[in-house]
Amino acid sequence: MKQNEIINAIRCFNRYYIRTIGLLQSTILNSGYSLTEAHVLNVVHDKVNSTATAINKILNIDEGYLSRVIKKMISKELISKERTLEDKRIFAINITEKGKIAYEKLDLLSSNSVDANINYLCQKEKEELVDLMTRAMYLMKKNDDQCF
Amino acid sequence: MKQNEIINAIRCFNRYYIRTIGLLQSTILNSGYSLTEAHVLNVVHDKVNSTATAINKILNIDEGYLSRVIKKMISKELISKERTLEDKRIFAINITEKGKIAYEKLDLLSSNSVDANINYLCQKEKEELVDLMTRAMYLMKKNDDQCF
DNA sequence: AAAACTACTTGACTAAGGCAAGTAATACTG
DNA sequence: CAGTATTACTTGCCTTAGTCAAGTAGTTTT
Repeated sequence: MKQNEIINAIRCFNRYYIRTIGLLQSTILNSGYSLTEAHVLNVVHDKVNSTATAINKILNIDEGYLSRVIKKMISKELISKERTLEDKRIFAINITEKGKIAYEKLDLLSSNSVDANINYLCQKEKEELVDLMTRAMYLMKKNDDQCF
Repeated sequence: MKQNEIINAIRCFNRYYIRTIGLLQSTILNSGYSLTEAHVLNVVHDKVNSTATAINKILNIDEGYLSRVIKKMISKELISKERTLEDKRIFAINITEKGKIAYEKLDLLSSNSVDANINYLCQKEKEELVDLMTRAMYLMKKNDDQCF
């Protein structure tokens, strides 16, 4: 298989995926949260004492914008921010109780959405799809930085 | 495998993919085009005499917004629009010569980006990744509407 | 001929995102 | 240990993306 064939196949997947997963919209599942906010909430939910820099390593967005997103999410009381004692440049970011509720709500919406959209597949196909994605992700994760 | 395990695995892939592919930014590869514009250009490039409705079936965006994107792209002379004779509500949309050049430029940027980001994989792994994606896409495409 | 539907447009917004400059704390270096 | 560089985050200023609802104009349907 030639390099350009490989690249084209990957790009074909990218295009398809972006379109079907609804990434050309900026709000997610009519939840009232933007795609970016949902991802920040996810990251903060998964890790205690996260930081803006750590979040950005995962999300790869403009740091100025992230700063504002964080500020907005604090004003919505979804997350909290506290200066660390060890290094006063750094703020530890954590999810609040209200944030956890929002997370659960989004989590449910998202699960239902995926659920509805794979119900045309039989059990065996669903499991195959999961295997394909898991393996693809594994390959992509071999790279430290970004993929694609 | 339980349904919730399946859903979680798929959502895990979704999150990872969105973040690594850089979909939390709104411009694509510093090209001067938005992600949406690039997709419209792609669709129009691939099909002669497309229509706004047909484009929207593929991209799933707000139709008012699409109308404006089309208008903007016409003003940039990337595409053209002409009322059809058979049905005067419908406009046939086509790519212009200038649009083809823009397409090629984006195409190259995108290919280079993918190229750079899979170079840590060996040939065998690259081919495996392509196979995984192709098969996953096939499964997803069994659904007529959207997936996920 | 009226009602319903399809294809597309417009107005009026809100908010997303980008770029560059700026502050403050910490780490490095001669 | 003073001076410089770097890290972590913030702010200002702006452009564009994207949403929602109402509106126009053709085309079917009944």
